[in-house]
Amino acid sequence: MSMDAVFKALADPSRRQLLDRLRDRNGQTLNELANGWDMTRQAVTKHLAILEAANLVATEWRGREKLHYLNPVPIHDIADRWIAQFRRPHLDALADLKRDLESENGDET
Amino acid sequence: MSMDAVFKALADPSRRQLLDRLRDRNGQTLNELANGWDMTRQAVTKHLAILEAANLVATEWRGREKLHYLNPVPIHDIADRWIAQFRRPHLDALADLKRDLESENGDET
DNA sequence: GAAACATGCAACTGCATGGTTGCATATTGT
DNA sequence: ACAATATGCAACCATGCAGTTGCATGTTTC
Repeated sequence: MSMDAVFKALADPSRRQLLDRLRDRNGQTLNELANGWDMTRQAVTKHLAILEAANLVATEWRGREKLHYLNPVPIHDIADRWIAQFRRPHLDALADLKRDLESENGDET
Repeated sequence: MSMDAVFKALADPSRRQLLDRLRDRNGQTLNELANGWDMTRQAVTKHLAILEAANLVATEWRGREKLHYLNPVPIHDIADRWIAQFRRPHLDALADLKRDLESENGDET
């Protein structure tokens, strides 16, 4: 499961907003999700396809309607595998290194 | 501080790898960071500029060398403010809704 | 069966962006 | 002072991608 696809999918604000909408109410149809935008239904379809390819959204057909469900797993995967790594180098480290540099340079030149 | 800039910055695999390198060893120069790629130094400069604009990297000049420091704060911001929201609709919710649908449709059509 | 409804598919457009090349600038070292 | 080193800046190119328009397909309803 490509983590790159998830990052790229999350890079677009419209797509993040789509996920927000699904978080508010899960299982919405295309038409429901396409309402209240300044973009066409087809554009929303494309965004949803990208979210689906990234496994962030699952779909289910009910008759002629396509229902969309939020899948938070990839987001948690990112949080767990990727973000956790950046917890190690503590904020202090940045301050420390900057302080080291300043004393190395000498402020009073 | 635009969260969109952070998402967009993280969307590129090269930039994520740059952050990884800085996580391994903080305070590297441009030349150090530009080594071992199949892209030019100038390309790396551009990536670093984007990371810096997103506040993911802080820079410090030491003479003619530019040192780069990882700033994990925006990543934690994303984790805290954005990802936490997607913890509410539990994984069960997806399964539940799918089950509801199936019983609604009737499997035997 | 025909009209209305929900969605899909394909071609095209414009703009953002990743990457390159070439040259300029500033700092270090001899 | 001069050569080498480290980086910046600008122009340019190619590709990706968000968005549109137009039409096709499948499903419900009367």
